[in-house]
Amino acid sequence: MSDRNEYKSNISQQVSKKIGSDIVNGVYQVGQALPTEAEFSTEFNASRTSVREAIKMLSAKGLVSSKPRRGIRVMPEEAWNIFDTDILTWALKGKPSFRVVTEFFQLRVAVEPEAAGLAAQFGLPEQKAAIWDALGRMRDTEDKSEDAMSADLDFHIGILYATRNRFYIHLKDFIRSALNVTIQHTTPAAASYDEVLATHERVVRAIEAGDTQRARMSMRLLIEDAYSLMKEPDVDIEVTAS
Amino acid sequence: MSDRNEYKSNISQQVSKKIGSDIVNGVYQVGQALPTEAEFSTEFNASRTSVREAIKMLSAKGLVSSKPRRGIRVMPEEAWNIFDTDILTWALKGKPSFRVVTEFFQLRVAVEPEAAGLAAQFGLPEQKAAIWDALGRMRDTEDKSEDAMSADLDFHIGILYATRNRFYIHLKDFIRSALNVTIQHTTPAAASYDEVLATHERVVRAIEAGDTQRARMSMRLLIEDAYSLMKEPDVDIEVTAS
DNA sequence: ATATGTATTATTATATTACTAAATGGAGCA
DNA sequence: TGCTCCATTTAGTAATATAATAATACATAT
Repeated sequence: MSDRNEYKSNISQQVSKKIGSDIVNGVYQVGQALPTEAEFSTEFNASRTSVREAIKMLSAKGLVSSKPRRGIRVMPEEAWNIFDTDILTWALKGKPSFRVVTEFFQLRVAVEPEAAGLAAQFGLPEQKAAIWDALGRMRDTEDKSEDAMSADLDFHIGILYATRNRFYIHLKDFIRSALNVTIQHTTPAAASYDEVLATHERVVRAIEAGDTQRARMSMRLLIEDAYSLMKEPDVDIEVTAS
Repeated sequence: MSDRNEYKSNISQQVSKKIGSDIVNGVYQVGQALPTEAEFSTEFNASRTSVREAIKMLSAKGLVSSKPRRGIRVMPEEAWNIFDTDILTWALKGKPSFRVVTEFFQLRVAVEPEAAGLAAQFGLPEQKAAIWDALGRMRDTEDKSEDAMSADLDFHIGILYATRNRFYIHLKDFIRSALNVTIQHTTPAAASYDEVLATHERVVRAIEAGDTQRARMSMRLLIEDAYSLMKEPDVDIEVTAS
């Protein structure tokens, strides 16, 4: 402490982010007592108050609980607010297991087809246009490029917005993480990009036409296709965090 | 301050809960500047530090952001971590609009049928038994009673657990809120309870049999039935919070 | 004159320190 | 076994200093 030459803004957020990602990425075991407030304080050379604020933020996300004499403990995973924007982001730092990828797909296959159906029913013209636009940008970019990835994301998120249902819209962070995770597990050039584009186009066409049923079906196919391209868990070495 | 005769544990959590529910229930408008730290401090007669911790918790949930000179502001709804356990609970205090009820159903109809399908595929015997048990308790209770409600909830949550997918499991808070909200909008005795029980039984049977397809279908019917019993938005007076 | 850029200032959150109180787990003892 | 006491660690308060920001006033240039 007392190294006050430069101002570091939002110390509590920085600390929260650091500890939070460590927890999410398994650096600390569930149930384990973390370092005490005082220890964190010296580790990050921040005041204890800042550390406390950081811990409060993590407890608001269900990651930790703290009690006198018991210390700060990692909560069981079930208590984590797993759809929290930050938690989903932090989780991207680690390499996901095949199990996690499967879990993502299992939820996507529930949510996204229905989202496409709702988009077909309730989507506003400009929202549908945004989906078309994203598809256009997918066409204009190289497969597996940064831009293609971003356009793909916009495509899926655009559909969520077109549902005009706030729960679906909020799942955009989930979808973002799902796509990121997927990328890391797809064998390069597993499918022809043209095929992928065609599949996506079928979805937009159905939405455009207001055909709920077809929108659902084509989206379901899209996702099942993507899942089938996943790397099998060849060995899938579970990198256990030391 | 200085009223230290009795100890109130977890002040920051209490304050956070109070301000949080006010925000969620529309007492403070989005974008509006809340009272300052100092003002909250006197309002709740807590120290400014405690208030700060409370605010940090709310900002961790995406409800507020705070900056020097700008004060504490309510974030746009889109930023709220709407699947957060606390936010969902706090939201139950207010009377939901028909729109919200619809939004709940639109997501339920995506998630729960797929969940039933996964439960049929992957559910462990004891997990399936728990679902049966919940159904049994539904049978033993009066329609619309407290216990029936609780058994119904256990039924749906039991299915989530049987998916053995952590994302689905975490949606239990969402489902809990959805069911609560639904109750408030169903006309009493709209359908025969026997019919409801039969619909539920069809779902468990399919899960028990490991019949993915039938599990999905029967759950979809269950939810669509429930939705059809909703009160039409007769007038649906939007009670604007004063 | 109007627009644009630059200080000044007041306000409000941010951060630190030091101290007190309460809760808890465990050790020691009857 | 159950009770008491103790040490530890979080919970809470208070006082103070610092940094970020919005608004205002002022100056400059076009």
